[in-house]
Amino acid sequence: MTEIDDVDHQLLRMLREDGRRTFSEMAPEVGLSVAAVKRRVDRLRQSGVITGFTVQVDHSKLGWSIEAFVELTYTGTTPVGEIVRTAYKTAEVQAVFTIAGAPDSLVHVRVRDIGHLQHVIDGLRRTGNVTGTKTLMILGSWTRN
Amino acid sequence: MTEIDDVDHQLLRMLREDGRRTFSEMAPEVGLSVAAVKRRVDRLRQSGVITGFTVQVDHSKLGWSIEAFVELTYTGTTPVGEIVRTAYKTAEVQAVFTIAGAPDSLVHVRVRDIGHLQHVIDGLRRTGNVTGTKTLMILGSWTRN
DNA sequence: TCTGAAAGCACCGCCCT
DNA sequence: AGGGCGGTGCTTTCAGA
Repeated sequence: MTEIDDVDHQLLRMLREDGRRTFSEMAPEVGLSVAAVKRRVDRLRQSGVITGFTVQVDHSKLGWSIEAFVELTYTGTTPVGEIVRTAYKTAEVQAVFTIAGAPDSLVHVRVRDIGHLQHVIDGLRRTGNVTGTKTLMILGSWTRN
Repeated sequence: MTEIDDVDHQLLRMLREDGRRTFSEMAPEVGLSVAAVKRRVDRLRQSGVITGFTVQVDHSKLGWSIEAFVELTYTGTTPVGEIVRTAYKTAEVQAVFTIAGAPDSLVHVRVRDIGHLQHVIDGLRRTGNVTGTKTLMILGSWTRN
């Protein structure tokens, strides 16, 4: 576990709000020089606390307006790696969570319409040794910054 | 729904991999000038396809090593806004999904240890008119870039 | 570890095609 | 819509405290 001080937390919070915020903009806010801020952010990347930067996309604006979680249960012999591998080959799968207990995994999917969802679920059913699925249709979502 | 061409998709893919990639770095890859790339990204922000940029953090490196989904069910009279509001006031809540059917919502939480998880779940139980919870402990996860 | 300065680059607005 | 230029600001490195 990496030790982080208050200034680092401030920097992380600012970068969570806007990952393209400049060092020269953040420097006066944390009361350090631009070079010091850069050194800290570089260090956070080096130590693996910051794993990267990314863009946030509104997929509904691109026509992918339906989201769902699919709970999957497998036969007892199915290895975890297999579960993830079969799921992420599917382009519509956004994330895969392996779970302790029942269900065995939770798959976040994003699709264009209901027919498309049906197709993706059918695909998930066919892969691995799926013994059951339950689909949770997402009506709305909120994510912390 | 916004119309997007292949170059825009390329730009989005590159920015998903690294949200701080520069226009001058992307321009030769898509075969356009720097100015043209900037105009396209500006247009994607303007049209709402790009909602922002953010940093990706490895929370386990900071000691928040346990993740779980909590399925919540409410009394029939609980409005959706109430569900989300009570959940996101809790700092440990990363995301809230409102669901069609049962359960009524799915809450993604991140905590330091099991005792902490217990505390957060107790808090969720107390808020609103929760009639039941089910906790899915996350063993591993994979997210598409 | 921080600051400050200098050199290199990217960004951004403007004009032109 | 894309290309190119010039001014401005940011980034990056290095010396010094």
